[in-house]
Amino acid sequence: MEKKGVVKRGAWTKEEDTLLRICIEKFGEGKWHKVPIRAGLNRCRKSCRLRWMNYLRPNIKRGYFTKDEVDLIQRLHKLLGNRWSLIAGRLPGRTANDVKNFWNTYINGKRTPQLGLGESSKVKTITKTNIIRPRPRTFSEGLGSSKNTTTSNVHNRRSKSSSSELQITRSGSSESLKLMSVSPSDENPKSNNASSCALSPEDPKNMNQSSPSDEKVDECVQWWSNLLDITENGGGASILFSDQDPVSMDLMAMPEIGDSGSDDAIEDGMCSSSPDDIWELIGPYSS
DNA sequence: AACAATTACAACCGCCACCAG
DNA sequence: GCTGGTGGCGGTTGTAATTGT
Repeated sequence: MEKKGVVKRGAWTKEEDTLLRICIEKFGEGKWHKVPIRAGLNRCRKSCRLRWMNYLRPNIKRGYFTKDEVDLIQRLHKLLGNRWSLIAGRLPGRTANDVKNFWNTYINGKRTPQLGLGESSKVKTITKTNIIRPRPRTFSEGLGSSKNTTTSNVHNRRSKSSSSELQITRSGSSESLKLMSVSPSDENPKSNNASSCALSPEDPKNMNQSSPSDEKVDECVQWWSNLLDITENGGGASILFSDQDPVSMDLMAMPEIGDSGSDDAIEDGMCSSSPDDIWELIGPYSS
């Protein structure tokens, strides 16, 4: 617990931002209890972390949410509830605080969101022409095991789960919705958005199949596009689960899915879900 | 111009889970 | 197994900026 009345509170100054940024660049993220001392800031660890995570971190996307982002937020919220970090982990450049604020302002508040349009919004708009059919992958071995990775021991942990990825693939007439460990934050593939991903699609170790360099397409775009695709088109689907992925566990715990699949199927890491189930889970977008 | 109401979002707070000792 | 330290989360509040009257 921080010592109230000792540390500075309130809005951050530019000087404080600079000190914090320099500190993080020098020592890296983490060890937040040491950050105030290292940076020479009279702030508590939580305040430093929050400032970095929500404001100073590179590749933070600001400005209006695009329609696609709003769409995805609505779907993921339906799927995950108020688990903003999970939702934000699937929105490149957006923070949990951003998503939470947006939701509370526009969705709960029933206001009309201001959507980013074109260049002025500085937000990439994903169109159907960007769709690249993803290859199925499995969520299996190779998950991080250290304390600070985002994959282990996360069954019931609310946090540390943004590394998991939900991917919908289609094969013939059937579709599968996979949970995998990739980073959706590919607006800038070189970004050090490490807090949201322990595994990266750029890392061959993390992929069960090789990927030619010219096929290093934007995984985020793939995922987005296919999520939009499935929700627009419906169709039969199966859901693959991983017992190491928190979202998988959450989904397995959801009666909508659990009821539609047998226990054996769940134990096998896969259960079938009817088109209506998927539609119910992800939901059609209604603007 | 002045004031009130509303909006947007940064920041704080309390809580929980994990880990090391 | 217990405890303290830590990281991280969601809920809530505070407040500057904007809009309306």
